[in-house]
Amino acid sequence: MPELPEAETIARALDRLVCASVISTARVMRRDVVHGDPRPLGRVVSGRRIARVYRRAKRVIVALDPPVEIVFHLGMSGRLTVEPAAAPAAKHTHVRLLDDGRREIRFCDPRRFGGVWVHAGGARHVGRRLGPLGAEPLELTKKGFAKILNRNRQIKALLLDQTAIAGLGNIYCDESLFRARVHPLTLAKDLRPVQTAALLRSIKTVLRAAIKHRGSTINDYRQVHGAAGTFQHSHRVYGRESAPCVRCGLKIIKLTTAGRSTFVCPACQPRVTAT
DNA sequence: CGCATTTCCTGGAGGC
DNA sequence: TGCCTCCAGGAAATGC
Repeated sequence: MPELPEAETIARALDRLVCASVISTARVMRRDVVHGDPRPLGRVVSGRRIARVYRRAKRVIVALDPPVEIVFHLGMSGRLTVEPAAAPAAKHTHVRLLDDGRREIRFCDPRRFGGVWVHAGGARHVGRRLGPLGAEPLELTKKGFAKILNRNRQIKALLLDQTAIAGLGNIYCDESLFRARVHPLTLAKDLRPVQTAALLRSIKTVLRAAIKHRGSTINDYRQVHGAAGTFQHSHRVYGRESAPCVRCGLKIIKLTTAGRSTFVCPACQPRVTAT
């Protein structure tokens, strides 16, 4: 379940590892995970230098020079790793980019909720055919956040909506809502200004802490060298059904909203209704 | 249109 | 051990 912190961790590590190397060939083992430019991937990327690797929302973007962008969406089980080209590839490895150092950037995604989008022509095309993306949560202002929240929709569903705010997934929504003491089913427009401010602060605090811990590993997520993240040890509500709330000791409950498991402390996160 | 719900996919867990 | 069902979730598709 790579969300913003996991994508950021991978992008930073990839940038350090492969920046300035030149892609010699690409191999696509499953064609249906590659989208965008219809030409064979090898033909599009061969001979181009990796200019930088960065993140937008939950996506990891490899920018080449001359300009081509390879956008990786990790979905839920996607991994991006750097391995010696001679090392055996894991099952479900769909795309392999060989560089001039005989290393491979490998995209592996058993559940195939992720994918690769190839855009010749550079950054201005990123996002096209990927759907419109909302604001980066770490760059949001209080005012901008309040504007996004002025809707008649459950706050958690809104936070998960990538066209509203781009980068939060199930884990960091629950963690942020808990820290801000906001019930996930509260209608966004019913949040009081102090709650809106607290929620934005919580979102930023949680995301920054998770990046510092190299992401949360529940099942599939791994860093580029294969190691797990460590932020899962700092989760306060996510995955803690029936365990005592770290703040009040009452049992954490699990409910379902927006088709997602949602963990909440019924005492610390009271529901708010319009006055 | 806006919002809620279903669907896609595989591996791991748990029941028996 | 083996077979079955269920569950995880990002985001597109579908329903209302």
